[in-house]
Amino acid sequence: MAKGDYISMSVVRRLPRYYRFLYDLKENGVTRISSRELSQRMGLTASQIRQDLNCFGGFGQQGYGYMVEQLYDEIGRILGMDRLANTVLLGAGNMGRAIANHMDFEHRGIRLVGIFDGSPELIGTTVRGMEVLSTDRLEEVCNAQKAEVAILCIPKEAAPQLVDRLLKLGVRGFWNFSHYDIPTQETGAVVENVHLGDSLMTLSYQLKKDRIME
Amino acid sequence: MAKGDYISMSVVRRLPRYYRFLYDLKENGVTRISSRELSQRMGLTASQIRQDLNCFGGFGQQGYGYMVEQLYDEIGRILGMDRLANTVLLGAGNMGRAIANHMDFEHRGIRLVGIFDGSPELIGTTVRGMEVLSTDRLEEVCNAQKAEVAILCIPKEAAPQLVDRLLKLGVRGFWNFSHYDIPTQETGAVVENVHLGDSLMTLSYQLKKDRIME
DNA sequence: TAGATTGTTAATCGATTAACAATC
DNA sequence: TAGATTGTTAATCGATTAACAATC
Repeated sequence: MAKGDYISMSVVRRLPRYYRFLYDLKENGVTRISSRELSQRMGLTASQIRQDLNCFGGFGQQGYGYMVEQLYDEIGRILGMDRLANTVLLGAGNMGRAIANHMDFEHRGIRLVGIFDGSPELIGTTVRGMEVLSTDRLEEVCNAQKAEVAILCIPKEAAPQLVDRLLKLGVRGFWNFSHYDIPTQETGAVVENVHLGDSLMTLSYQLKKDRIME
Repeated sequence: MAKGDYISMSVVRRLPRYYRFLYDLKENGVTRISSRELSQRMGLTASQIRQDLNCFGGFGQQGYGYMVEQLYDEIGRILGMDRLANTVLLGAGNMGRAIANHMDFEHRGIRLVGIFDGSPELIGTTVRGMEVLSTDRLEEVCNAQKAEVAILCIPKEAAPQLVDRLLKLGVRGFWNFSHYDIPTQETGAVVENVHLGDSLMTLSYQLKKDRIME
């Protein structure tokens, strides 16, 4: 890293996308790219790319462009991909199991150390090679593994009590698929909400608008 | 609706959240709410709420506030919840099955009319009470059902060819869990991307920052 | 050197917040 | 009527785009 350290959330949310594009370029043997060419591939302005990349210390080369691999590594570091946060997954229903099986956690800075559920039918089953444990054992496992992050794939009603327990156990990051609003101000928790229903409604709005306008 | 019809995307993305809060208020028997009280519950400024709600014709009452149910209904209409878009789901792997089972489609403007997969092990299995069909039958079903929307829970590599077929079939909306960038400019398609990996990396960034700064 | 492309400053655009007159 | 709260305009803030001098 380097530079005047504050990076706005608008920029941060674009970083994973840069990271993906740079990965593909790297895979295709491209070693060097200009902001102009990247902008065309990504559908952004070259100006925005230069502005963004400059937040963490310009290491493009004037007259030349950016080194793909170097840039990829740097963005990975900025996003924290150079370490793994021990993480528990709460809820082994449809969504919890899908997330457990589907995500490439190790390349997203996450190490899964426990999967929990409250329902007797699910406890003892195996998901992604791990035994689903009773939520009764949350304290035991979080303490033993020093869990930092929790993924919440649980119903809204179950959330307040579990979040409270997790916060007491020192969990500071939440990847939240539930519709419960996790308090951040008082707790210092870092929360990333995934509201799939909201996303779908936004699509519906755009469809409707599209139908009316054109 | 009413008013000077253009609503910015920043506002639109807040509407589903208003919708959820208003639903809860309604459920709790609250009939009337002021922008100030709603702002406190939602963690926004009252000014922003008034500004947002005003985009589609002020029907609060000065000195009184907003009628919860009326506002709920209106936002629902704006989001297009008063109709259902016939929708096909492509990919019956972990994520596809979880989405099929987990989402409350009917309350998000979506009617699921077909689930497809390419792999012989999944074809013929039952998901959410529907038979998983071979993607060979995509044309047949989309035509018969006049599908408008497709949900993509497929690998990146499979996407270009399938998206192309869907566009030819008149599908205009895409809820995209794949990492394929669906072309919008040329096709007029409406796309809502869900990049779960990006979301997780953003969480990782915030955790890291949190660790450094405080 | 000449050409290309960055880093960075300035200009523009859009979104949020503040303020207050209108009015229920 | 007096008090409350909206609708709406103006002020501020932040993000994006444009421009260009620095430099590889």
